Amino acid sequence: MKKKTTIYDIAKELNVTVSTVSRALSGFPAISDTTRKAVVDMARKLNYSPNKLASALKSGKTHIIGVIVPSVQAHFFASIIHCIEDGLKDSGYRVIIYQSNESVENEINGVKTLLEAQVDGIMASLSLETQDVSHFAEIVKQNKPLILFDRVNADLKVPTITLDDFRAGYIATQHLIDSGYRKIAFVTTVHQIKIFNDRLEGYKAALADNGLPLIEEHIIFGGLSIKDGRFGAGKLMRGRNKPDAIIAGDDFTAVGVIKKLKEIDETPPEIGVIGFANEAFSAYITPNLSTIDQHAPQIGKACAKMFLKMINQQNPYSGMEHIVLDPTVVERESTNKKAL
Amino acid sequence: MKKKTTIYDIAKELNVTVSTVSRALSGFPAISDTTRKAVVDMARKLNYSPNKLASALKSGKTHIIGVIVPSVQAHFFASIIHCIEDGLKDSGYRVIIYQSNESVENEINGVKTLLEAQVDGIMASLSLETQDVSHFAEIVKQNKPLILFDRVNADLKVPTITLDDFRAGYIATQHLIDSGYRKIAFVTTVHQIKIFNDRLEGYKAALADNGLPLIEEHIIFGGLSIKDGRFGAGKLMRGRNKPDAIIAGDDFTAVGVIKKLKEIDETPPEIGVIGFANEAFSAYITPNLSTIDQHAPQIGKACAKMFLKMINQQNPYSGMEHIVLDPTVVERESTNKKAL
DNA sequence: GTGAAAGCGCTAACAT
DNA sequence: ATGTTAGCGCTTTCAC
Repeated sequence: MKKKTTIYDIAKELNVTVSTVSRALSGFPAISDTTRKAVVDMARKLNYSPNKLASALKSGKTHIIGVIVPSVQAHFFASIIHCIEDGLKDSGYRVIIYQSNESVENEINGVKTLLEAQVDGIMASLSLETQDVSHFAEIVKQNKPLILFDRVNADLKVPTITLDDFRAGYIATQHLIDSGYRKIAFVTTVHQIKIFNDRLEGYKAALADNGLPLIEEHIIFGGLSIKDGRFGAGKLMRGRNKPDAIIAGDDFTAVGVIKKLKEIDETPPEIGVIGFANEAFSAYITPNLSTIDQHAPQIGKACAKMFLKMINQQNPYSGMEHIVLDPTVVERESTNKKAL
Repeated sequence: MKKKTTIYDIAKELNVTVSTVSRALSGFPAISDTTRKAVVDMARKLNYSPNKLASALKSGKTHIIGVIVPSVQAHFFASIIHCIEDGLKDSGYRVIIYQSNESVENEINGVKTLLEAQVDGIMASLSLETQDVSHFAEIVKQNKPLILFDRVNADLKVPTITLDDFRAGYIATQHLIDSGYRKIAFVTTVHQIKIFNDRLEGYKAALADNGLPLIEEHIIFGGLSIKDGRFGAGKLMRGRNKPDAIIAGDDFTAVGVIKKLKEIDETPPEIGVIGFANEAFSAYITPNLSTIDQHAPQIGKACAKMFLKMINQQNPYSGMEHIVLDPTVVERESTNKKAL
C-alpha cells in the first residue's frame, strides 16, 4: 500500500510550510499567485487528493447531508432525492442515502450512523412503523438542521415540507364523484401516519360535502402493496355493500386492486380506481391508472432550499417554516366511467 | 452549539485515561469488567456518540463503501444496492450511493468524491457514456477494492460480476423464434458498452443457428428510453422490411415499442416484444411484457461477498475472479403468439 | 489492567 | 505573504 500524498509532501518539495499549501489549495486570498501556481502544479504532479476526513475533523463540517427514506425503489422518493442532490450540488453539499425499509429500528440506526458520520444535517421521511420520534431529537440537540418531508410528525419541532394530504384525499374523492361514482371505498394502511389519516379525513369531508353517506365497511385498514390491494379489493367486492369505486393508498396498492377487479370481471373504469404517487408505471398499466401527483420534484427542491437557509443561520431553527404543496389529480382510464 | 461528549469527558469523569476508555468501548480484551461497565455506563449517561471521522482518520478505515450506479430509479440497480447493503451490514460496512446519471463527468466526480471521503472500496456500474475508464485507476492504485458489475470494462483489471449478456441476447432471440416469430428486429443503444454489444452478438448467433438471415435494417442504434422505443419501432414498421418481433434494449424501451405498436394497431403479441431487466412495472403493463431477468439480487450478493473477500486479503487483487451469472427468460403475453 | 504519548492530515489563530 | 503551532477525537504502541 503506497502511502498517499499529503500537504506535507507538497510543502517539502516546495520548501514552504503546510499552512501555505493549505491556503493555496483552499483559495485563501493572501497568497501570491506564483506560490499558488507552484502549489497547485506540485499537487497535480504528486497526484494529491485531499483527505476530507482530516479536514472535516478539524473544521467540524463534512459538507455531507444524510437523507433517510423508507425506500429508494419508490419513484416518489427516488425523485425527491434526485432533486435534493440537484439543488445542493452547487453549494458543495453531497447527499448520502439511508433506507429505513419501513422499519423504526433501521431508522434509529440510520440517525445514529449518519450522526456518527458527522453529517452536517439530515432530511427524513418517516417509516410506516414510526410512532415515537425521539431518536431524531439528538439531531436537533446538536443544533444540526433536520428537515422532515412527506411523512412527518408534529412532535418534532422542525421545518417540514409536505403535501396537503387532506386535500389529496379530498380531490381524489371529488374526482371520482365528478366522474359519476357514488359508492366510494378507501383501502389504506393501519399505521398511524399523519398523511394517511389526513387523506382519509379529506375523503370523509368530500363525501359529506357531496351529501354521500360514509360507510364504515368501505374503509379497509391493511398494508400498502400489490398484495394488500388485491386483498382489500376482494374484501370490498365480497361485502354486502359493494362500492363502485376504490381509492387505493398508493399506486402499488392500486395495481393490486385492479388485478383483483379484472379477475372478477369488473375491470376499471367499471369500478373506478385511483391511487396516490403517480409512479412511473402508472401510465403504462392497463387500464392506465388515475392517480394523485405529489410533486416530488418540488418537495426535493424545497428541501434543498430550506437546508441551505438553515445551515446559513446562527440558529437553524429560527424562523422555522412549514411548507405545504398542493396535490394534483392525474386523470387516466381507470376512473373514466364516461368512456363506458 | 453545545459541544459533544468525547472520550476525554468520559475519562475525566471516571479518573481514567482516554486509552482505557477507547479500549473499553472497542471491546479490547485486557480490560477489567468493572472498568468496562463503568465506561459504558458513563458513555450512556453522557450521551456519548463516537466521532467516526476521528476514528477513521486514525485507523485509515471508514467502513464505508461507495457504490456508483447510473441511476437508482431503475429497479435493477435499486435492487442490486439493496442486496449489497444486506450482504454487508453484518460486517459493519455501510454503503453510500452515488448516481452518475449516465454521464462520465458525474462518474469521474463520483470516484473523486468517494475517494476523498476515504471510502474503503468502490463498486461501480459504468455510465452509458463511459469509454475511457482511467478515472477508476486511482482506486486500484490506492490498493482499495474496486468491483465492477453489470456494465463493466475489460481495460480495468479488477473483479467483475456480470450477466452472460451474449446468452441474454441469444435466449431472447431463441425465445421469439420458439414462439413462432421469424423476422426479429433489435432496438439498442449506440453506446459502445460491452453488455449491449454482447447481447447483439447473442442475437446474431441465435439467428444464424436457426438459419435466419441477419437483416441490417433490423438493428436500430439509438438510445434507451420510452421515447427511443417509440422512435425505433416507428422506424422499423415504416421500413420496407417489417419485422414480426422486436427485441428492446431494456424494459423502458420496450414500453415505448409497445406504445407505438398499439398506435398502429399491431398490438403485441401480434408483433412480439421482449425487453431486458424485468422492471417492476413489466408485469403490469398491457400486454404484460416478456423480458430477460438479470438476477439483480444475485449480482448484489456476489458483489458483497467479493468485497469482503478482497478487503480481507493482503492484496485485494490477488486471486481475482470474474463471476458470470445466467439470465432467464420471463415469458409473458407480449411474446405469446400462440394465444392469437 | 491501565497510563502516557505520539500521531492520522488538515485548519486556523497567532506570529513575523 | 508566509511560518509556527496547537489542536480536532480517536487509536495504538510502548511502558509500567
